[in-house]
Amino acid sequence: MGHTNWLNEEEMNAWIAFISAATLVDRELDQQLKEDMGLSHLQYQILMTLNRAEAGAMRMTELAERIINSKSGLTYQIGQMEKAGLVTRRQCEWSKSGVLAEITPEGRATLERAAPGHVEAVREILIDVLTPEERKAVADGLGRVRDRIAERKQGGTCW
Amino acid sequence: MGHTNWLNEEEMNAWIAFISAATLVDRELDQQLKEDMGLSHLQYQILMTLNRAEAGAMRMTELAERIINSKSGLTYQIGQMEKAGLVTRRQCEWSKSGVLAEITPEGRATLERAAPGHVEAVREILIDVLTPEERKAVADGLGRVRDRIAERKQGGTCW
DNA sequence: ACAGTTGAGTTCAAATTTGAACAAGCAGTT
DNA sequence: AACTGCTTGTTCAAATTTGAACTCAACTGT
Repeated sequence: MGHTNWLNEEEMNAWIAFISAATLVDRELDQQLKEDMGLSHLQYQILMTLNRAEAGAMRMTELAERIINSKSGLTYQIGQMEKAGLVTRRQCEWSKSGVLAEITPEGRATLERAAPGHVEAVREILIDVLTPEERKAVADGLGRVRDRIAERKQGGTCW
Repeated sequence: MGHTNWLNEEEMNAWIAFISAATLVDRELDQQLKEDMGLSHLQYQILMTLNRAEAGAMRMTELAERIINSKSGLTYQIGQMEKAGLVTRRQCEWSKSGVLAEITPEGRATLERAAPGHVEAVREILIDVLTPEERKAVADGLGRVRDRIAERKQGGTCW
């Protein structure tokens, strides 16, 4: 091979729209959450994920993968949130090397207070701006994109 | 007002797919660029933007807005890239307080060397994973999302 | 039981990002 | 010219993120 298969205009539009919307949406939500509740978007996602998890607890690594953050980054954030009383660390019962992050009652309360404003912002910024068809395309297409990237990190069909 | 209009499943799918794809894609591209060329995605975008700009130069503020980065963050990055010889700083002719960032020949050369691999990655990770219809939906829908957010920072119909 | 590997979390220093405070320049008024 | 208010870009300290090195625990095969 050799010659690059450049993006045509149609593809370029999709690319540019995606990348800039991604950055802007994230930034916007981060600000909304920080102003309203003093939470970063990352922290909100952590609370959210733990809250849904069974028993409100989850292994560090699994959490890191889910939230998409490096392991050390998660260690740091959980440390911060622990100081703030939103989560606790607890040893994993069946594995002495494992650590469970668990959401505290205060964490749940904070989440409940933050959720309405957050959801409203998500609607205003993204969801309600898309038509139902676009939403479906986003869910399907970007869902596939997500899965493909997640896969390649796994079985790593590295050729 | 009062009761929160929660996301239904269809909306939630779109939201989750969007946010995780956004994070993953960005991370993936960042790594590809860093491995191949020692550039961060941000730096690539800066080079790209300057390269397209007239005379290969642009005001700091405009560049920051375009790339979506805080002003101080841009100052830092341009500093790094200046050290690396990829860009230069030059005073704006008509405004003594203005500064122009300008891409150097070496910057252009770097960009040219980086582009093929980057485009290929963008295809593999995002573009080629989407159907043409999905690409159109992404371009239109997320384009609208981007514009709305950009607008609100402007005229700020803050009610 | 014992080396050899792999996996889970943490630690640490370095790189980056953020936001507030600042120094200057520009424009409009008086 | 002096005064006021905005815009530019930088500086600085604090917060966060990253990646590599490290510590233990768990698993493998002998």
